[in-house]
Amino acid sequence: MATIYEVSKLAGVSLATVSRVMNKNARVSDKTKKKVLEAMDTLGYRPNAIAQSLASNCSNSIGILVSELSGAFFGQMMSGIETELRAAGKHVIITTGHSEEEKEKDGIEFLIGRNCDAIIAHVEAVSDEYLIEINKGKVPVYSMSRHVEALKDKCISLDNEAGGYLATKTLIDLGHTNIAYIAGPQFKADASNRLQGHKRALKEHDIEFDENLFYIGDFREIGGSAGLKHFLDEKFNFTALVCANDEMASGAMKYAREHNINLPEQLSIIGFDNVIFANYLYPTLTTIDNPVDEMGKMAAQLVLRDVYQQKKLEIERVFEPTVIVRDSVSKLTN
Amino acid sequence: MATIYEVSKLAGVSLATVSRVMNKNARVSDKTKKKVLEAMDTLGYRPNAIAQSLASNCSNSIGILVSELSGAFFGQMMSGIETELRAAGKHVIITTGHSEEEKEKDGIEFLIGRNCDAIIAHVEAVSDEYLIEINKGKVPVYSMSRHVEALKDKCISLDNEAGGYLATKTLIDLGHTNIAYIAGPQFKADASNRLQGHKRALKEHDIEFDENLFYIGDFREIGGSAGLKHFLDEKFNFTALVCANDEMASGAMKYAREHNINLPEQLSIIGFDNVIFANYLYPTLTTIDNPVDEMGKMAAQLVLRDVYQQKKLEIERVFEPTVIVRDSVSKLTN
DNA sequence: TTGTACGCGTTATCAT
DNA sequence: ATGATAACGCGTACAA
Repeated sequence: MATIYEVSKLAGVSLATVSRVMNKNARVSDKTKKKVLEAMDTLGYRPNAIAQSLASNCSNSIGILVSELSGAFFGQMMSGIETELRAAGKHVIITTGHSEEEKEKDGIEFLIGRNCDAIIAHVEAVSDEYLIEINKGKVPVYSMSRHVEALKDKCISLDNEAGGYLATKTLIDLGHTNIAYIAGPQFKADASNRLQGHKRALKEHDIEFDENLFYIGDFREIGGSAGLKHFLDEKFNFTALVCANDEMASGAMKYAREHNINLPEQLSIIGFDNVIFANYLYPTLTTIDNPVDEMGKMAAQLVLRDVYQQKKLEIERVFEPTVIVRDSVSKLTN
Repeated sequence: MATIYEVSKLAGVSLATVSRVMNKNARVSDKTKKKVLEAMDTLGYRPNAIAQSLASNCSNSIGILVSELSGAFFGQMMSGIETELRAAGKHVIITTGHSEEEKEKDGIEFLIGRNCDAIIAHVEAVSDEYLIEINKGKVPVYSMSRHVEALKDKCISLDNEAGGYLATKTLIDLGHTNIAYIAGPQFKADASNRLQGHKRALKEHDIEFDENLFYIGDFREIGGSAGLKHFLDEKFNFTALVCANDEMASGAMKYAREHNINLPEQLSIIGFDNVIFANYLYPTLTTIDNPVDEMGKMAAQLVLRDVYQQKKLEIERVFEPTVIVRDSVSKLTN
C-alpha cells in the first residue's frame, strides 16, 4: 500500500502538503493540488484510517450497542443509524448487550476501548446512574428508546407512556372494558412506561386495573402465547388484549387460532411497534407505530452535529406514537 | 487516559516490558510482571487499540457486508457472526450493499479502508470475477451464501440447488403437478440456484416447466403478493406454490386470504429460509430450513482459524437444507 | 503557499 | 529477562 510519503515524493512536495489536500481545510495552490491528486491516482493511494485516527485522535467510528442483532425492531434501528452515518463517511461498530447488565457494560467498554468517537446505545439493564457516570468520560454515550432526564440532550426516545395509553384507549373507545395486558420485562424502561400508559387509560375511564388480567412476557412470540394461555386457562373474562410489542401479539394470535378463537370477533388484539411483519399477520395487526428507523436516523444526526460539528438540523428528541388501524381489533358487540 | 509510558514509569520498567506483559507471548519474570500489573491497575490503564493496530498492522476488526441491516435473514446471520467473533475479542464493522453493484463495491472498499483484517460479505450484485480479484489484495474476503468455485476455501454456503429441489419435490410427493414458482431476482446466485433445483425436480418427474407458472419477485412480501396476483389474474391452473423465500411466501399467503383462498386446501404454499416468523404465520409455513446463524458462526470460525491462527476446528463449508413441515402444505385431493 | 519536525501510543528489532 | 530505539502512517504547530 502506497503511503503519504510515496505520494509526496512522486508529486515533488512535502508530506504536509499531501495531508493538506486530503483534509480540504487548508489552502493549497491549484497547481500543486493537481500534482498531488495525480500522484495519488497513479499510486492508487488510500489513506490509512488507523494512522489518521492515531494522529488526529478521532476514529470516525461510532459504536452501536443493541440488545440483539436479529429482530425487526433492532434491524430497523440499526438501518436508520447506519444509512445516515455512512453517508457522512463514518462507520459503525456494532455489538450486543443481550439485555444483561454485565454484557451491556462490557459492550460499552468494548466500544470505548475501540476509540469510538461516540456510542449510540439501546440499553435496558444498566442503571441510569451508570449511564450518567459513563457520560462523564471522554466518549459521549447516547441513549436510544430510553429517556434519562439528566441526559436528555443525549436521548432519542418514543413517548412510550403515551403509546401505552393510546393502545388501551383505542380499545376502550371501541367499547371494551375487560382488557388483558401482556407486558414486557419490567426492568426495561420502555416496557414499564407502556404499562403506565395502559394504567392511565384505564383510570381515566374508571376501569380498575385487574391483576388477573396482567401477565409479564418476554417481548418475544413465546411470551405472547404463554400470556394468552395463562388468561384462558384461568378462564378470566376479557374481550380485548394489549400486547406490549408486536412479537408477543403475533404469539398470542397464533395461540388464539390454535384454540379456535375468532379474531377479532371474539378477541381484539393490539400490538406495539409496527414492525414490518405486522401487516402480514392474520388478521393484520392493529398496532402503535414506533418509528425506530426515523429515531435511528435522528440519533445519527445528533452525533453528527454534536461530535463532528456537522449540519445544524433541528433535532427531534421525543417522538410521538400513533395508532395504525388494521384488522385485529373490532368493536365490542353484545 | 494513561499510556503505556506512564505505566512503565510507575512500574520502573521499560516500555517494552509493559508491552510484553500485555501480549502474553514473551517471557517476563513473575516479579516484574506483578509490578506492571499493579501499575496498570492503579492507573486504570487501557491499551489504545488504534495505536496497537498501527504498530502491529492488525486491527482485530472484521468487516461484515450485508444487503440490509433489517430482515430476519440478515439478523440471524449477523448474530451468528458477531457472537462468535466477540467471544474471541474481535469486533465487527458492519455496512450494507443494498444488492447494488456500486454500493457493494463501495462497502467492501470502505471496509478495506478501515483496515479490517478480513471481510465477511453477503454480496449479490458484484461478479465472481470481482470477488476473485479483490481477494488477490491484502485482506481476504469471505463469501456468505454464495459459492464461487475458485474461492471455495472462502465460501460458506447453503446448497441452494438442493433446497430448491427439496421444496418442489415435497409438493410433488403430495400429488401436486401444477406448481407455480415465485423466484427471487435472478442476478442473485441463491435465487438462481433455487430455481435450478425446482426445475430439476420437475424434470425428474416428467413435469414440464411452465413459463406461465413462473414469476420473478423481489424477495420481499410485496413480491409474493404480486406474484400470486399475477397467477390468479391470468387464471392459470395450479394447486401449489413455491416461494423462493419466506417473506414472499408471507406476502402470497396474505394475498390468498384477502381473496378467500383456503390455505392449504385450495393452495399449498412452501417457503424457503425458515426465518423466525415462519412459525407464526397462518397457517404456519412449511419451508426449507436455512441455518444462517450456524453459517454465520462457521464463517467466523473460518476467519478465526485462517486469519488469526486460532483453533483448528473442522470447518463445514456447504450446508445441506432440510424441510420443515408445518401447515401450509397439504396433499392434493381430487 | 509550502516545508520541517515532532507527536500520537504501540509493537518489534535489536542489543545487553 | 530486560532496555533502547526505530518503525507504523499521518496531522499539525511552527517556521520559512
